[in-house]
Amino acid sequence: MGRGKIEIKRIENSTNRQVTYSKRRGGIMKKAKELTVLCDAEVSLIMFSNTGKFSEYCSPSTTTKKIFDRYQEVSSTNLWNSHYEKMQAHLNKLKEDNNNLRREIRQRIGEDLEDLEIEELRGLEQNLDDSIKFVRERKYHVIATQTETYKKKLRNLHEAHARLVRALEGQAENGGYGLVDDGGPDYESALALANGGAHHHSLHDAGYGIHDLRLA
Amino acid sequence: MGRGKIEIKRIENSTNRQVTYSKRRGGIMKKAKELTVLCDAEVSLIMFSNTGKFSEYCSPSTTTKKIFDRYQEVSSTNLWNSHYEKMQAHLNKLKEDNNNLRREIRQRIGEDLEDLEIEELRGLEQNLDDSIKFVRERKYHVIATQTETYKKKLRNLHEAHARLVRALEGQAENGGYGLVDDGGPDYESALALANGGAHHHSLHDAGYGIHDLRLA
DNA sequence: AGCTATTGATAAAT
DNA sequence: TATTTATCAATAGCT
Repeated sequence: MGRGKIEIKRIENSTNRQVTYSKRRGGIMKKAKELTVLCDAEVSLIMFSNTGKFSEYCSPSTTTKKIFDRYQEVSSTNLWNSHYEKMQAHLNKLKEDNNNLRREIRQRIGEDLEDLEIEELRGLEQNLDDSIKFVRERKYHVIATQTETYKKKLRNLHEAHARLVRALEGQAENGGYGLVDDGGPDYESALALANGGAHHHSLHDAGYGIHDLRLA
Repeated sequence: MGRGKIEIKRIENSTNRQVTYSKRRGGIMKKAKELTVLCDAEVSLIMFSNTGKFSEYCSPSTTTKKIFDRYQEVSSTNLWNSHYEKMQAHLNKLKEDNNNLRREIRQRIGEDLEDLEIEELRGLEQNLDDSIKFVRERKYHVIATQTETYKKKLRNLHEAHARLVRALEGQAENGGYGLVDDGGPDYESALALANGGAHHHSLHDAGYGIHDLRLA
């Protein structure tokens, strides 16, 4: 069916192969549609070209998934099992990871230490010691930064205040009502912060209470 | 393509429909085979006649199952999901838990502190401080226990030694070769242990190097 | 299930 | 890539 008969064997010329694929893909799809309509059949047609291009046809009365379900009923090959197993394996791996992570946290919290050898205990102690140094360092850094910010704010406030006072003194018309400098709220909170206040925050509030460590 | 043109619509005559189905089924299968061979494609063709008769073609280079797998990869409609939505949800929850746990560990190690507020940092520091106390307590307990054990062993050894000496003195036949008490290896190791030796054990050796904290 | 007139599909050329 | 056209292939109606 063409300008010449062709042998049914792989078309070596890649361009030609692509062209033929396109044309015949259209043809077979048309055939599938016709079969569906003429004979009231259900058809699923899935094609991948050798370049990986994907096309499908599925009878409008159904879905590819339904066809798959019906397929496995008929062919008695269970298509889902391998997926199920993969998922199971993945699930189990995650669970194990999870348990290990929880155990590590529990040990870092000082629980579940019974099984540790003396060397492991020393390692853990040393590690916690190192960790706390990092946390302190960070804490001091944050405090220093925030303190700087508050200092700047304070300075600005004082300047604004001074300017205001000078302006009022310059006018001095309305009999001079006194402006009392009570330090301002910013000043107080800056001091509290720098002095390490807010120690009343519980671990739980701060998000470092022990997490729910029940096994998943 | 026949003795007369036909409209593409359901063939009402049941016999005729069956016959046409048979003929066209053969035709479309042939087309599928040819497409496979000519264009080096992968094709899956599944058909159910309106009487429920099942037929399939699948390129010999693959299997229907593989085509299904590829199909869902490409079409991004995960067909298995409907079967395993619960499992998927569980999986995702585990993944999230996992990430949270890893993050908590990283923070307990002193990493990933950038997002923490000052209160959280204080909480973490306090928590680490408490934890390290538990670990130290446990360490001292283990050391104490082991030291006790070694002491007992030593005592037993000394007694055995003394008995042996007395027995030898009692015999005193072979001119008396001296038994030198060098303290014994047990004694030395017990001392080392109680003094907190083995500080050369790296964290990694003790299993408290950071775990693989990449996201699962 | 075969046959064959006819329509349909498509290989090669554009 | 789309169209054209000469040819081959599929098949509708019949037996």
